[in-house]
Amino acid sequence: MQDRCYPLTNRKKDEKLRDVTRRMIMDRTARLLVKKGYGATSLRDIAQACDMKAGSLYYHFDGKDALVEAIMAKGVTQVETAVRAALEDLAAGDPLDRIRTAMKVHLHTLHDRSDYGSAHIRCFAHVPPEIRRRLRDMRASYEESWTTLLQDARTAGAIAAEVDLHTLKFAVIGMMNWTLEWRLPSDATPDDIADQFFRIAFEGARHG
Amino acid sequence: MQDRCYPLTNRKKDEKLRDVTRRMIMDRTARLLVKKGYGATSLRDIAQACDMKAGSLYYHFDGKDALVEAIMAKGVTQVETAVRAALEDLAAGDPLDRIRTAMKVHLHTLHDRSDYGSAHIRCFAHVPPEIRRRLRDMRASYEESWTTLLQDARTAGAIAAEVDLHTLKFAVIGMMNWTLEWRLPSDATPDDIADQFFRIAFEGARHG
DNA sequence: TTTTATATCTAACGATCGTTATAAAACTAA
DNA sequence: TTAGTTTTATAACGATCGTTAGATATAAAA
Repeated sequence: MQDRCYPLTNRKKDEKLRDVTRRMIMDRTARLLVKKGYGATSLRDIAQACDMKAGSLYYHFDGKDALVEAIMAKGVTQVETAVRAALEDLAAGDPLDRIRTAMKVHLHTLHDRSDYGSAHIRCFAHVPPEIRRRLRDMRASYEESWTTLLQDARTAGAIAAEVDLHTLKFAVIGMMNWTLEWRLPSDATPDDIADQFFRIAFEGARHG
Repeated sequence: MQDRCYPLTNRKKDEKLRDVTRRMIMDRTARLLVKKGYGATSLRDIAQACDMKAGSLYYHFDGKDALVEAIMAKGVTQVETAVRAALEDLAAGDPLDRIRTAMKVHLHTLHDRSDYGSAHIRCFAHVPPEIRRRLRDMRASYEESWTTLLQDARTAGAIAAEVDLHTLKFAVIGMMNWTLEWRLPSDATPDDIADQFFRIAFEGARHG
């Protein structure tokens, strides 16, 4: 048997060894997906990164597509869960504060939590159609949180009438997700970037 | 010999038949790259879309990577050329007007001109490293146009002091490029979206 | 028409792909 | 230890990949 230091070190209590290995495979596959993309990431690449052989992966997953879908689905739920949890703590807060918080959590989860979110964004367009369809539904569910956020802000009179909420939603999500294409300045935290993005999108780059 | 209606219909004067075929191959390959990604687009897929056989493509291109790089490079130059040309016509104009125009041209070229820009954006992260490095240099050259645009606006006092220009640049480019992930509402033109994006990023969603 | 240049096809090469059936190893519990 | 369960390795399958060399067909020039 091979190296098992990974499963044993960061193991949560009551977590079966089987699940730990599953997560290890997903972690390392996600990194490969971010780096090389869906089509160019082979099961043999994945197996090597996991100190295993390709055939052994089938004990944990039904195949490449099932593995990839599990990772990409987790990418959405991670972000969605984190954002919803943060918003519950601000249930009665100022609508714009809630938006700023959501931006911080979204960016933080994307950059510092794992590679699942990045893998999702990077590979979404090129994954098999059936998988893409299911993932699209998950995305839509998450984006509804943003629709609600922005509608609340409008109701509170915090968003100008001429601004289309649908466009604003995609602008905000777009600028955040595009940060994956950056070489992030080493001194800039996701929090700093979120503050700047909020400043730009809601106060406007123009006003002093 | 197969169908030649494509080359003969939209043929520019003084353009060699050889170049017309090259462009036809690039056009159809770009569409495949957008749809399936770099790794999953095979030379046999490409050949079929061109009514050819895979081996025949080597008469026009040195191989898959050379073909893909030509397409992705053209994706940058198309946008860069269009934006620079539009800005020359506004050489002495208001800095914010110049920015709004650049946004319109960028979005229009991306959505209505061809699939080259989309192919670039979709495949950039997953293309072989040497190609990616060269493309990154071309990107950097184009992004300098935006740095200049924003600096001019700041010099004119049109951008608040607390807004970091580097972050603003990526926010604007990010929200524009992310529109490729949209299902564009059939009634919204790139011009409309650019106006909304400008409104959001520079006036702020908040102000009436 | 004959000759030359241009463009495509054919057929195969070795490599690698996702996947599978089966054997072997490692762990657990008695 | 032994017996049973869980996990991984082995080795191969057919399919497809990018690529190449050489034959074939089309177009242009003589």
